[in-house]
Amino acid sequence: MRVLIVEDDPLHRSYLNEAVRAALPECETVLEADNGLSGELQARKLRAEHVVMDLQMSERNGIEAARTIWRERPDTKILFWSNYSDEAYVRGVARIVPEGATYGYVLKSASDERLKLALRSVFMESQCVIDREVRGIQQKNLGNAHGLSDAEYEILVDVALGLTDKAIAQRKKLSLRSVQNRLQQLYEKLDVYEIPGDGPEGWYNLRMRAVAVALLRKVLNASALERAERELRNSGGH
Amino acid sequence: MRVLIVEDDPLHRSYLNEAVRAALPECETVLEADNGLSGELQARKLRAEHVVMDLQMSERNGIEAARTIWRERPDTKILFWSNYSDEAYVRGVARIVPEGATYGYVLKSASDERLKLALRSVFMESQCVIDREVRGIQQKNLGNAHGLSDAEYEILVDVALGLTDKAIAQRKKLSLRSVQNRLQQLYEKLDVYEIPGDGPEGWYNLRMRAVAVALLRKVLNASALERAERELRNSGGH
DNA sequence: TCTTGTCCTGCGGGAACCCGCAAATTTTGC
DNA sequence: GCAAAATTTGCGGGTTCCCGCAGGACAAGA
Repeated sequence: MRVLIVEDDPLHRSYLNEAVRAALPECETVLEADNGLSGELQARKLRAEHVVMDLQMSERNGIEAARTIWRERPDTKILFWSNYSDEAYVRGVARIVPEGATYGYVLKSASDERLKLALRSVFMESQCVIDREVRGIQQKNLGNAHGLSDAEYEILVDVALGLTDKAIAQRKKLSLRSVQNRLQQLYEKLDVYEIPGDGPEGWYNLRMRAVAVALLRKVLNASALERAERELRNSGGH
Repeated sequence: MRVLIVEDDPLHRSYLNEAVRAALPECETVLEADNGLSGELQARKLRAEHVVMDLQMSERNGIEAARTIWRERPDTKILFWSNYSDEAYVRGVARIVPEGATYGYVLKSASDERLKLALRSVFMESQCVIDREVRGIQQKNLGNAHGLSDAEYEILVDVALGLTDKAIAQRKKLSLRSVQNRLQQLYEKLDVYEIPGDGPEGWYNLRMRAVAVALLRKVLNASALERAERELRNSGGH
């Protein structure tokens, strides 16, 4: 059994290394990569079936690396180990998990015990282990009281990239008006109309405000934007 | 001599602790705080004159903590120790450094040697030590080829918060047209007109696109937005 | 003093945005 | 198969944004 660790922070990497050795005595080799890109390459070259992956790395972030790894070997077991439980990350991971794949998501703030337990559960028992906090965020979005639907989230991303309504309509193959409808739903769900402080109604540019609120609530974050921007450029702009 | 470490990651905190003890044998006590708020409190209570400060912490980030510490004791020596050299951070730090204060800015990716050297230089020699990479970003903004002026940056932040042109005009005590002028400068400097891919001119909502580009280039980041949002709410919205 | 440069300001218009209303269409549940 | 519910689409208008043009205010320099 071999485990690949993908993590850019040296301290965290060596901590992980130790944790893996302690939790999985049956593990022969522990490999390391210090960014997403080299993580992909190593996983491919060494046929690693067990990966511990940090999110947010330079070069290529954990979500993208995981996606290509899973594309090549959907049965790879991946344990995500992240500082934050931003909705954007949670959503990003959920989007790329293949049918029936086993994975885990634990926060760096978790205790040693939790980490080791997760390592054993995911790698040995093929059991998914999602941190309680992360799980909470997942739930909130399905029980769509305030959470955004996928459709709404996609529109949000397009808006955040700076596309016009017309451009979005074309990308999404919708009429102009439909895009605007979805935008209005978005505005409601993000409480864009709630005005901090006083002043007349017209203090906010709604489309911009929606994105600001999404960023403040971590529904969106920089790495989600980067991903979307890259996709946009690849798809040639239309 | 006492040193206060403000850092939320336990691994990094203990690493720092060791580094401080190694670099500064004359140091009697090393204190620790695990978020910005308790950092402020400890600094006040213990009259720490030497602080190592992480940026981006929950509760209160390093820049805000440093500001209140410096407000109370402008001669405090602060060494910022950060993962990133986002322009937003660099600018945020520069904005709060008091006249003649001594501080440092080193990246977490720096070697042990660099860190220890910086510790000695800042705390013992009262000499400012700014990481080469960070310095580069500072320069770029003064030699205003592409860098944003402070005026432009402020407008950018207001736009990113979602304020309308009119609201910004009122906040900044300018005419509507002046705000729009500044916006146009912003659009130029951020290359908002450069279109990835093909398509007619009108693919982008310029105001939104400008913010997107700023985020992608790290001219803005989430914590800068949070700060601005808090200021906005405190100032009652006008 | 007279340029020259930079910044602020007002005017005007074309484009984009925001959204109420109502009809057409698709999806859902039974 | 049908009715209810949700989604999509078009129309029309009020508002905001984007920006070219041009006239003023103020400072620096010949």
